Amino acid sequence: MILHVDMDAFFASIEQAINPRLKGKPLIVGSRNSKMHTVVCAASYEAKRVGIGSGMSSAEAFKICPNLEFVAAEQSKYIWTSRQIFQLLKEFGFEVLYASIDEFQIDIRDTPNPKLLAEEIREKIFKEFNITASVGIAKNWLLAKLGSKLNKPNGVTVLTEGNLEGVLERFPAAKICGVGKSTAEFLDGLGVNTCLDLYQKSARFLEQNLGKYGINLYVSLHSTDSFDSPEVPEKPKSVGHSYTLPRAVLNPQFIKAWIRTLSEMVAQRLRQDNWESSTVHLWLNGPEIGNFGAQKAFQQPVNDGLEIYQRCLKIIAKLGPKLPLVRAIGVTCSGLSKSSYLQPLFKEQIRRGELLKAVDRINSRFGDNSIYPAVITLAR
DNA sequence: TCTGGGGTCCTAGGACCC
DNA sequence: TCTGGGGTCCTAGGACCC
Repeated sequence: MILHVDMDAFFASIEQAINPRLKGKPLIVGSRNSKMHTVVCAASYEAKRVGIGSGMSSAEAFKICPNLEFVAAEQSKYIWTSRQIFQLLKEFGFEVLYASIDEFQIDIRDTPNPKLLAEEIREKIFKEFNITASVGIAKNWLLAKLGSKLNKPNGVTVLTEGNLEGVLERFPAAKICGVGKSTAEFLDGLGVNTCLDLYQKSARFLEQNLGKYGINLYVSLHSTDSFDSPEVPEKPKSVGHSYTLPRAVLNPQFIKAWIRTLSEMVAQRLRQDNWESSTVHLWLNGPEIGNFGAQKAFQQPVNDGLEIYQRCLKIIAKLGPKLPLVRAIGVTCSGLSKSSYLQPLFKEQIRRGELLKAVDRINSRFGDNSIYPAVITLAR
């Protein structure tokens, strides 16, 4: 059996636990600090009750509920809490998997009373952090995760051989993790509407209609292996940052300054964990070009913001000599490897490496952006 | 005033090598 | 002169998740 823990309105609940004034009030956590120009990252249950949900634009949320409380997301708080919860769960003595910032999976074997265990876990989390969690229990991680969503907030769902089909029948297939909008529409056309319909389809049917994804889906739905779950990635595949401007902009100096800024942010994170990257992806969005994304692989892996920026400029050259109107910009690095400890050959490279180390030290001691390349001040 | 930002996995076509 | 087949890497883009 797998026990899946899913925190209720995680970010919003943490903010309410920290600040009692926010308790019992409709609250949204925005992904950035401009009340009207962001989207809902998390909504408290008081806000959810009036129809506000994650992904909604904050402007829309305020239209529904003008006296909404607003807090800008502060990732470090949530990461810290998440780690504490992970430690707490390990104390129960089972193998625990970190599934995402607000989800955990526990291999509870053949624990005689899983429901009781679920209550103990929820109680302990509440006692320690003053926030609630919902739990799903089933024979595999996908069904357990589904279960955790069926009785939210602050609930437990146990899916057994006895009640499984009866429960699956009551929910649309899109409830299942991995079945998004387009897959759900496609399945609808095949007469597969409920979770039960999907559950009862053969591996062959799913493969024929959904390809490789169909096989994975079948295996995940029916498996009884302990953790047949997405393995915890031991290393990231990519590191990126993006930024949406308040409005579309034509000024090339400004756009380039933002590309440089994002390149520096990515590079700093790469250096922090000793990665370097061989492939740079640049993404631009604008009214004329829609989404333009291009990537390029290079021989030499790097983690210097200036170098990443210069590689971005090579990619941008594909768009011709003039830059288009730009609304959003993204820089992502992939093809990650541990940076080598070989001493560079040229004096210039050694000096550059020393410079970056010094910059990183200053920023970690005095705070991010204590020191940065002057050119990025043009991005304002 | 009007939709963020961080990711993963998969597919399919082209280039290139043996 | 015409023709197979296997494999890898790169690139663009779609779908999905939190």
